[in-house]
Amino acid sequence: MARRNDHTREEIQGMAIDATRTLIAKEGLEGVSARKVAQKIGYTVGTLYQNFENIHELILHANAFSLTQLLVELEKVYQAEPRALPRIIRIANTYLDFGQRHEKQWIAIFRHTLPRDFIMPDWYQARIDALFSLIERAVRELAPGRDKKQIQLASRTLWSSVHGICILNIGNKLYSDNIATPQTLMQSLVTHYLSAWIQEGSKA
Amino acid sequence: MARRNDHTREEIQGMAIDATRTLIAKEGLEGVSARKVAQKIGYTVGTLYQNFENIHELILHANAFSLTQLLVELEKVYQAEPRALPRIIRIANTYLDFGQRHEKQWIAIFRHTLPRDFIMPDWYQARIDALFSLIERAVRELAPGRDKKQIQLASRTLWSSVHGICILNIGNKLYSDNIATPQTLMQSLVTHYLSAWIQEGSKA
DNA sequence: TTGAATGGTAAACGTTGTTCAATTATGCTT
DNA sequence: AAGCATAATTGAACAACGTTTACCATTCAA
Repeated sequence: MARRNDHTREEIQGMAIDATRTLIAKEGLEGVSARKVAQKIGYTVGTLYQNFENIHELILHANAFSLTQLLVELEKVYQAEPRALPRIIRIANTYLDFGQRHEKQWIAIFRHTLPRDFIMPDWYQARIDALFSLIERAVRELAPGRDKKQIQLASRTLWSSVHGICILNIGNKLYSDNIATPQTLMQSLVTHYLSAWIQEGSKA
Repeated sequence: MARRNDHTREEIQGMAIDATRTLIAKEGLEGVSARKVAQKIGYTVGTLYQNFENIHELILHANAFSLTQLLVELEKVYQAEPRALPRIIRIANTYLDFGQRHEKQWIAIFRHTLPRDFIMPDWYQARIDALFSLIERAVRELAPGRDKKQIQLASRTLWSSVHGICILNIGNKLYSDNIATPQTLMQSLVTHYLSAWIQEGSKA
């Protein structure tokens, strides 16, 4: 079944995703183009388009890789810290830190917009869900008494906020007057929000 | 000085910005192109490029318009509500609501990325600053005793978080299981964060 | 009524995503 | 071994993009 360079369909796809990843890491999302990827793996655009529906699917695969990396890091932190509150704080900081360490990849994940008719693949949505469910787990063990709805509300609120800090941190250095580092903001957010949320729960 | 259609330089610029705004409102940021804008105002691309450095400057002007609209709304809410805490809550909700009512424009503001060498114009940065300073004002009057650094930290933390909820609200309907509406998240964030923050201040 | 300056155009360049007819290489069958 | 069917691969083409520039035309100053 193999041809020319003895590359399986799967191998070509893997090579293309790798090439896309390095392109993103070096030049950012804007640096990715079908022709560049094709040239990097020693094929032409035509071949690329027999292995991927379009350029968005390719980028989505590269982004899914980054998301998996992030998930692995967060899961590790989760395992390493048994105490519920420090755990969430560390997870939030790791999230922020990941965005800083892999800035280009991070931006690629959240700035990449797919066309209106593009249906997000299951395997991609699964990563997003895994992320949110990790947070939900962490929040649940922080306040085991709360019912599912409350846990969901708190974890989504918290994580949207954490995400907001990460977003505004990147690119725009809104915090250029050095005192208010993103880490400080993160600390302020998580401790204040959660302390009030826990306190509210102990009243009931 | 006027030519062909008796349009001043300023008039052409205004027309182009208007055309860009309606394009964004109708088709989103991706629907904007130099040729489309030019055609809409009855000129050619060449003329457009004599009035704007590049397409980014044009989009920036359109986005600045939206930002001003937003600012006006927020300022109105600020004036209408004298009580410090309800004021912040209403401002946050208005922020969220604006994003929902003008989704395309909102996305255009925050998804538009300018090239690496592009220096953000002062008149644009001024809008961003005005936004943050409005929040800072509101937070300051919530806790007049705090020093400037603490106010800055809290207002930036709060607003990054508010922004995060708005961001995750748009496009991706992460909250499709209806119970956790963005309004609920917003309420949860602002009340919990601020109550803990105020409490912390009253201790000192 | 000239000459200079400016407004405006149209065509061109290089890039993008995407498609597709033509070609080439392979595996299977005879 | 020869030929055929099938699949992989190519390269050219298309439309649209941002941007530049040589050129034309209109106006103002002299």
